[in-house]
Amino acid sequence: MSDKVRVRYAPSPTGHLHIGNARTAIFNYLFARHHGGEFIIRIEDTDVKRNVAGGEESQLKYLKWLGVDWDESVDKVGQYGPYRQTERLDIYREYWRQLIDNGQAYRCYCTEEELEKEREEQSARGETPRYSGKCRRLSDADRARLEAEGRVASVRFRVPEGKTYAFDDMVKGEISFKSEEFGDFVIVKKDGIPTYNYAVALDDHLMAITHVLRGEDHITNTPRQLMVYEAHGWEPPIFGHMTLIVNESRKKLSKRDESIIQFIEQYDNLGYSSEALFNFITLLGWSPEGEEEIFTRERLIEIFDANRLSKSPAVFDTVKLNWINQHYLKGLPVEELAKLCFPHLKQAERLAAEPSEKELAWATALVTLYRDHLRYGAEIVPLSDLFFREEVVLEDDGREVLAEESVPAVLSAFARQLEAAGEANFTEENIKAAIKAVQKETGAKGKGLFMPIRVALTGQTHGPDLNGSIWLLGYGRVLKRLEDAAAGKLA
RNA sequence: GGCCCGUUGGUCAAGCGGUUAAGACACCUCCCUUUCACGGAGGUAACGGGGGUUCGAUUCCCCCACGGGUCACCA
Repeated sequence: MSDKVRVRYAPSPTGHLHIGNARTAIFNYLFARHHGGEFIIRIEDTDVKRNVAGGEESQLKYLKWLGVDWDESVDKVGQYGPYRQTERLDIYREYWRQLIDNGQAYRCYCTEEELEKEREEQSARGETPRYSGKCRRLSDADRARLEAEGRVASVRFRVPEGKTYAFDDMVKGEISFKSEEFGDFVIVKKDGIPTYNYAVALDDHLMAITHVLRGEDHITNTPRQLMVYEAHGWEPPIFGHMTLIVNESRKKLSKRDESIIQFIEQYDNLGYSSEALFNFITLLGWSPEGEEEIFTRERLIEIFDANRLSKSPAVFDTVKLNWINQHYLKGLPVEELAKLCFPHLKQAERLAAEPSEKELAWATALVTLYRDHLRYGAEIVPLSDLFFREEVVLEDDGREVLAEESVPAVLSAFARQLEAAGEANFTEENIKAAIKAVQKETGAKGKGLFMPIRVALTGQTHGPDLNGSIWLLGYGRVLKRLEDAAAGKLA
């Protein structure tokens, strides 16, 4: 490839970073980095009404969170700026005026109501709704009259007749459309701002974009953009249309769909690892060559191959995401894992907002105890529930365990051992030793030894490491529960 | 409805004319473990249908079915 690869991610600042957009951004990023090219972020804010305050910042913030960086954008101005489309209106104007001057575009005075009516009539007749071309041949006099009526013009592109627009899609292969399928489309709205299809083509050319990697929902936009390139005498970039991410019903992820968590911010808030999410997103509609699935960002840059982009849509599988995330969490130093968990403990009021050293140590031990169980940070709260309940909730199989004849002896022996050691010596080491001593004293061992203790203290027959759990429960609580259980007071 | 795209186990997917049709997640079994989890070893499970082309089709072509996308002065 002689030209340097330049690709872009072009979000509209209409909301937070969505999982589908994040994937588009990530694949463009990987493609650029793999080829030693440049990655640009351009803000497509031409729909002024839909722009959301803070949308742009949020998009960039979470892209950064994911570990994506870029070479040019609103915050990193290069030689192709500005990078916000509404700041490029003067640039666009020159081009669309050219198109009007040479007859490749024309002013249209139709009102929204008129167009709506036209579309309805076409649909009623079973036709594909398409602009009729009513304003194609307006004379100067017609225009003067219409404008005198107070009508404001939009600008429409004059779609050539009898042409085929074909392109070799990077993922789908040859795709072609006949120009008859398209009505003259608006390139400049009444508010003077170009539409997406025009601005995008102009900017991709002006910013020297070599490859346009985007979602499959843009396939039918491509011929329109090809027409724009042609009208201006430009060489189009190479297009690649990635499959959509779909929900369990195999529908395109709609932003209102609540069956799946869709915004990157939410994953951050739930205590997901950004590396894990990056890794997971990468596996959505793309697959590496070997059998590995866990990759660092650097490794992905190395192995990313756009030829391996999938042709069929990918269902977003939360279960697999959780598996990957759990895998990453296991590899994290405890302090890092704690950072993902603590906010949730605090929110649940199980950890002070400004914890003391002792509280911090306790909470860290809690996180350590659940290290291998956690799929994401927020899970620490439901998982560790038993440490925050005053009363032991006895489960049915636990009841059976406590019904054993030898149980009271074991429990009271354990309590005596702990008391003999004293609260000051209440450490995991000594707890372990105490249990050993109980074994000697009562002759109970294995399940017969550990199960009664576990059930008496937690109410459950399963749970995290016992010694750690006992320590976390704390001296006082442990003794109280042992007494209650030994006395058969557990309901 | 027109146009475009797609269809390998429950899910993600490898495959690119000849394979016992990978692998991962999930599920099940066993091992490990004082329990659960982790880890380890196994197991169940797939080429939408019909025609061609070919000595031979999951793979190439056509038709059908199904699914999706798109038909805005939204991007």
